[in-house]
Amino acid sequence: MELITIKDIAKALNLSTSTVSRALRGSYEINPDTKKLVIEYAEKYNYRPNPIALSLKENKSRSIGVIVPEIDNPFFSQVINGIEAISYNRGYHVVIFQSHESFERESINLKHIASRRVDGLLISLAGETNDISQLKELHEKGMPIVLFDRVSDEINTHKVISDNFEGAFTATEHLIREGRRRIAHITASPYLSITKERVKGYIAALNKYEIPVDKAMIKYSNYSSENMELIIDELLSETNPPDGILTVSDRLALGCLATLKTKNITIPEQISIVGFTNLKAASMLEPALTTVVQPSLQMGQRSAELLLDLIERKSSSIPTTYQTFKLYTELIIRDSSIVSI
Amino acid sequence: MELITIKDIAKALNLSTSTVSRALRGSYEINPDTKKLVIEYAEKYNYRPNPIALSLKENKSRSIGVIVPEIDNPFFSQVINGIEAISYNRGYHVVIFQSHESFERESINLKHIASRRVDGLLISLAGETNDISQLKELHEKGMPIVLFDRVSDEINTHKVISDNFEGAFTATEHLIREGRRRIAHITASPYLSITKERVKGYIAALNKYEIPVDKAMIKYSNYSSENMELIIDELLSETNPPDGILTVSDRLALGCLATLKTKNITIPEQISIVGFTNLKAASMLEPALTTVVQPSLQMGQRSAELLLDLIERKSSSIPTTYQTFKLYTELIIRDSSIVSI
DNA sequence: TTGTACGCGTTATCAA
DNA sequence: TTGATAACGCGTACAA
Repeated sequence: MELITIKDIAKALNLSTSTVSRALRGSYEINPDTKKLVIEYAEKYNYRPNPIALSLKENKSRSIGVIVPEIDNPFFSQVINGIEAISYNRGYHVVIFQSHESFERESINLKHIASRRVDGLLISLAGETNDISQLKELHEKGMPIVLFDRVSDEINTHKVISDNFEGAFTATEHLIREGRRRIAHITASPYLSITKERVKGYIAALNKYEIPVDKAMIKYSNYSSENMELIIDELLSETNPPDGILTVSDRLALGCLATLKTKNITIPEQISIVGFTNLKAASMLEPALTTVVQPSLQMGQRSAELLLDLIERKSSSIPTTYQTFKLYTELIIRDSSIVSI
Repeated sequence: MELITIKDIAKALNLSTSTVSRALRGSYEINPDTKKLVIEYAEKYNYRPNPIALSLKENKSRSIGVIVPEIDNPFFSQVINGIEAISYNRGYHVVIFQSHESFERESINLKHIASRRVDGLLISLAGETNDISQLKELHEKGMPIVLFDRVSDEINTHKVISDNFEGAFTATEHLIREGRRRIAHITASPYLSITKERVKGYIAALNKYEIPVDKAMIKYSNYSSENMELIIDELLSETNPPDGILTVSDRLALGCLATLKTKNITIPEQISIVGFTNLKAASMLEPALTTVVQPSLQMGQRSAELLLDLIERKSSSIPTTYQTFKLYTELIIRDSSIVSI
């Protein structure tokens, strides 16, 4: 990559580097002829300013870091899609990090990011993460941060989430209106904000219809099929087994469906399922899977916009009031033969 | 992000920046006491070397660029997962770009990358791309490049692909052994290497069983459902409609299944389908979908390893022989009640 | 209108 | 053992 520098141009044209710089930068005080000369030479030899030199000079990289639990997860890859779209339009690069749901790995990623190189950070917390002091510290040191989806009350910055309470409430209510009375809830790590909100929504719906809440019906699962099998076995061996299940995330919903199929449980006759998911294709294939679709693309777009605003506002030091933006989920009922709300 | 610099340490400790640098870097000629002093101060104030300054100095960024058609595509997000895993372990950052299957967008991304800031490039070509002169130019200027999945004969560098010929051959053969004789092939952009190889494999399988090849049975599709509907209509309105379909990619396979369902075509009774896919969860749900699973994670890992080797070898200027690495696909037959091979 | 000098943070070279 | 200086590429304040 032997690229030409401003110095090369200056030497070739017998000018000073500053004159070349001015000519390229379109500054005012410059002889039109000189300017033309420089620009033509630059074009001819395909001059590109070295972004790293600029970064060093301006102390900003025009790139943002994104930490997600897993890239290879339809929800997050859609979010990243949205982030990339906005960032691209505003001239920023996107640097990807994965926490793999691990607190330690997230912590290492934060350390990398702390040594700057990115102008801001978008993060969705790992399932293991129970302590966000490192993130707070980074924020207090001045790093613009926006949290999305899996957020924390303990940090005061912009947050973009979907309405998990409402989503879980509506989904549970849908099951109840279908006639289900014994509804299980299989969800993710109990540390996560999304989990807490969804459990609240689930319980609120049960309360509304005066259905007793049974803790044994609430299961926290990781994404392994062994764990799902264990959970399903536990649920089915209850004296009073469930007739409906509310799952969250593509993996849990699909894993649950697949496990039930291997056990020859018919859906929705024996058990009805609602899942939070973004795998529209998959839900097309499985008519029994009513889904709560999350606004993943918008979440990425909104988060990126907010972060870039923060980054660019920072220089003009306008004080910012942090807000939490809640995006709406959408309940899509696949099997209209059963019920509709 | 007011981080401490080497200069700050020097000032605070009444030393020169070079001494501090040496102490931190663990160089030899240094007084143990001074060294200890510096290191302790650095730790206390959480000193981190500025990676951008290092990049400028060493003229390398320790980051690699990745251009994919769409992040939000299970195949590519899995590839990126593999890339990220390897890069992380070897101390490189991953910067993501999307071409959205557009030649123009790919071209703009290449321009960004050409102005260095990344030490190497991993790319899977856009569906529209028919001219890779820009990529070749970049490569000739010294940028280490590895192509994966959607490659081109016109450029001489490492390539990592899956065995698309074999995959399509085996899949087609599977349909033939199931008793299908009129097999359609719905595939992606005709420009793509993967498309060409798959069509070859499909034709080779038909030839082996002396089944005539009918061009009307080969359809090039984009990912829109309108286009899929059109194609299915065309196929079904043939005097001799297909009794089997070979699709490629998750979207085409799922789109095809969904469209057939809306037309009340039963699967596999009326039409049997084989799809290249990575949506294992989705294929779990649809027993009729026999799939050719592509080694996406390995593809990402292998590509990243090769690229990083190229980057690090470059400095020692060992001549490199470029190779094409072919990874094996795996045929997974979901509906064992029909046939097995 | 153009050139000189400096600084961004770091390391390597050379002198002390 | 340590310090001063140059260099990476760029932009800009200041001098000419």
